[in-house]
Amino acid sequence: MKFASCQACPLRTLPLFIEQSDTDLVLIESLKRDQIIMPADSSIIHEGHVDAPLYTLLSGWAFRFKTLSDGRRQILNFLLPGDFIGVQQKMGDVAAHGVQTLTEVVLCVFRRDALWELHRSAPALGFGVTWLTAHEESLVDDTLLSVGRRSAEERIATLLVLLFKRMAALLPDAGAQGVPFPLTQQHIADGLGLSLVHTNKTLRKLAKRGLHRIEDGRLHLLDVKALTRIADLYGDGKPAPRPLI
Amino acid sequence: MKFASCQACPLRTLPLFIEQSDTDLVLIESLKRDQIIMPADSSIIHEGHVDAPLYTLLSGWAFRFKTLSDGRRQILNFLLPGDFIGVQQKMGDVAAHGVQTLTEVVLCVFRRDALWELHRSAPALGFGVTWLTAHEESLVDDTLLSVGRRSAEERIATLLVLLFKRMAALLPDAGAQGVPFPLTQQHIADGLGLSLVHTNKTLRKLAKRGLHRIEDGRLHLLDVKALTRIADLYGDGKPAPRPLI
DNA sequence: CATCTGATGTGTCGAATGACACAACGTGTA
DNA sequence: TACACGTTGTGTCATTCGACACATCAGATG
Repeated sequence: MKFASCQACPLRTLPLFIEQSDTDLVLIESLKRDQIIMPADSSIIHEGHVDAPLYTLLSGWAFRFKTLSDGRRQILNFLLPGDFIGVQQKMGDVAAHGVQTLTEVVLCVFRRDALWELHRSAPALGFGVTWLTAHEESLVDDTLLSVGRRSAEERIATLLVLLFKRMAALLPDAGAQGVPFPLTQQHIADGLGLSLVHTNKTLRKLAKRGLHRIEDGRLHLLDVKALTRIADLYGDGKPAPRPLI
Repeated sequence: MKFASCQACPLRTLPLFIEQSDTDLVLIESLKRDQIIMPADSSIIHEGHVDAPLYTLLSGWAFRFKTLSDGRRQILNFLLPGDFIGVQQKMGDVAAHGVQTLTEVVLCVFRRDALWELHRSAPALGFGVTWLTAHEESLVDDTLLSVGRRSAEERIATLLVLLFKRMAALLPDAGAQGVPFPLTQQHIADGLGLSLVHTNKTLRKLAKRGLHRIEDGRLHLLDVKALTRIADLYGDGKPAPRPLI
């Protein structure tokens, strides 16, 4: 075997992920075609890519995006370890969006027909795929609410809180020392439908008020309560336990 | 039986929908709990609703939305006949968004656990649910691109073209006489992250240029090419054949 | 060491969009 | 009939955010 067994997957030990049966793990492993490392700022799937494979992000950050023909770019959502990549492309169809890395990443590569195979051979995993897809949609829903109806300040507060919580759920110390944060201000701008300049000014305003700090590629939330209030978020924000495929 | 058989479902005869095997149809029918009619402007699922059932929209229009606590509302996407409602809510969880009717609608009602039952008993239908979910996500992706990066004029052109094509695929004459269009300008504004006033002015500008006409609740595209160019859309826009559950 | 590039930080100005105010019209209803 | 209400239409002014210009800084590269 050219890659580590799925049973030994370091992600699976995290409490965030639901335990899978041994037979399901064996199936996943049989559909896994490769495991690859890609550098930061490289393209996993380019817009218009035909029959791209499926991936699971094992480590690192990436994002999905769409562009208009004059270059304007919208980031649709950010991908963290455990996220599944490529379900949106219908079989044999063209990718409607690109996927690009933010950091060096490790990817599990699956055959395109793994999607069908999962449903056919393991209903629980098929259900898991549906769950992950629906979950990702609800992340996009949240962003759409931000971009459509929140002010620049509210959008940024929302992004910081939500990304922080997602990332913290993947760390042993739950973000007590901040969480890794590889986004540039340009990524934040493209994720929130803002200009780079306005993003910079708004970030600085929040930082000057002592609400957050971004430093050495790490994000610290200094006043979660204030940020949560600005963002108009409710609920504990603990990400729900999720399948890992 | 208190409702018509799924085999007799009028939607299934449309070329837009993939044919299902008889055994799959029987399963769907066994999970169907009811068939109900709801009036226009009524709430199918309210934000915060716990354990809402699943629905398939048989006829009429609806939309998914989220609101902020001060009342600002963002419409996430519009629902047309054949759309599946309620996958985003995880089992036993609270609805993260509301669903409301635009017109009188007819709904198939399914038990909440139908989602799992479909995956367990009929992999093809489970796969269909994944497909529908991924497809809806890509609609939200499109809207997010619009709201984040298109001007007001471009957003409206995009919405008109995309909704027209979706609706036309459900009609025998493919929209030669226009398509039903029950949205008010307030709905358009809430779907595109614009104010009502600005929506009105932008719609009028496009109408005055002879690009479209909205009249008696029907939408006519008078210059699809111009609208498509403004929207920066590509592809034939023929909706892909899809499962119906 | 010189230079280049990408990222962040800031000021000024302009443009797109929002807010408010009000009119016109149709429809349902007291 | 009279009235209330929702929807569309339009003018004026205010605000947010975008565009442009430029500075600083760190890291890569020759």
